[in-house]
Amino acid sequence: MCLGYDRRMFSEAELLAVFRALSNPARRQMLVWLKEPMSFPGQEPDDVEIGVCVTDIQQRMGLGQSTTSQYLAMLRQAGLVVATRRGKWTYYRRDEANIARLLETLRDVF
Amino acid sequence: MCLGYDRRMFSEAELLAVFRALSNPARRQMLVWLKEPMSFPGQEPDDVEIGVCVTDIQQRMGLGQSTTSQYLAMLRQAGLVVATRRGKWTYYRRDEANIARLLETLRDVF
DNA sequence: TCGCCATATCGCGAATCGTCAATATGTGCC
DNA sequence: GGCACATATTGACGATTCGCGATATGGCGA
Repeated sequence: MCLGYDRRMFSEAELLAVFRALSNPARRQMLVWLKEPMSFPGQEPDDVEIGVCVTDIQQRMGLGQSTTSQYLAMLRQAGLVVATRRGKWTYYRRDEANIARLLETLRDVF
Repeated sequence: MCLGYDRRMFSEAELLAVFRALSNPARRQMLVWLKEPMSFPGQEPDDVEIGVCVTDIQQRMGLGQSTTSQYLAMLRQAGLVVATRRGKWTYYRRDEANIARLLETLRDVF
């Protein structure tokens, strides 16, 4: 396959969501830490592909459970992470393709 | 000369200022419009190098004078534009070298 | 069905943002 | 000095964000 990824640029509304999401140090930290799922305490090697669950992220961030959940939802709405429900856990991982597309948009626009 | 530009990465505090500055559509629009100084009504060809004055930016943005001045100050503190006082006017232009350095940091960090 | 656990959503007060009008500062001209 | 103009700073106020605890939802096992 290897179709080559989507080259559409981010819309104004999408850029707004992205910059708002990243204008908070805790949310930026989440995104950076998610580059290395195995660096989270309690992370199982089998789950690396699917991501890290909310509780593990919360533990490492030192934020409340509701705050962690909300911040992850913001990152998801900004298209920076994707969520996968498996059983009673929700795993979050970076959306690498979309992040790459974002960086291209930034280079074109700014 | 051609020394090659500074490759230091943006600090956490600098990134915070950048993302906060860019999380507002009006400030992003300013930065984009400043790529083409001659596109501002009233812009003189002789001033292209030094930038665009606050009043011309304000006219085009349709914002209040104080708001325009504040937003430009935020962009300057974020290292995205530089200000030059000449006579009673203050000219703003993009800091292209620093913006390029920012984009490199973003590629490294995210 | 009843709990239990993981996550999401709601509601709150404190802090910050968005934007303006009013005022202050600085600069050139007479 | 004194005025006019360009810009910066301040004060105000509604809107939004930050982060929390409380509560609701959903999935699993007994």
